[in-house]
Amino acid sequence: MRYWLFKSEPETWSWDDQMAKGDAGEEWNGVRNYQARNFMREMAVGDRGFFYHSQKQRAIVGLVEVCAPAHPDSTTDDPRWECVDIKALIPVKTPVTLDDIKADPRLSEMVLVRNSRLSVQPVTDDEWQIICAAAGVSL
DNA sequence: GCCAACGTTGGC
DNA sequence: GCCAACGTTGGC
Repeated sequence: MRYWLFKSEPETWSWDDQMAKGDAGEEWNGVRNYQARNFMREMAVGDRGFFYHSQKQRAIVGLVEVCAPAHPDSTTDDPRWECVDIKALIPVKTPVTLDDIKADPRLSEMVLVRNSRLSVQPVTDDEWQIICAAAGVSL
């Protein structure tokens, strides 16, 4: 199983919105970036990810699971853009903020730190474990 | 609200 | 195929 991070502006699509969708999940649509799309193509059903709120909050707030593999993005007719579906698993006990992540030298190589603009990104096994511990969650 | 970083577009 | 111009994202 691989791990990922999904970034969203809560004003547009928040963790609460995601949880309201339940097990049905929802398309992670609207991505118009080749790198991010390519990562989604690599995803498999059952892969897990962090749900990150950008902008004001800047924190990981929940855990999600990929529930459908990459398919055409329903919000565009442009065949270049694909997306996966994800569903909320559990909220974190303690949000892990960008400041927290930057303060931990073990997380200094995270894409979130290195390339803050990439909205879908891979997370290593080690990074996953460290952040889950900090967030007070385990699966 | 500003601006740095980055990606995309289009003229040459 | 290069690169200047432009648009967008997201941290600060």
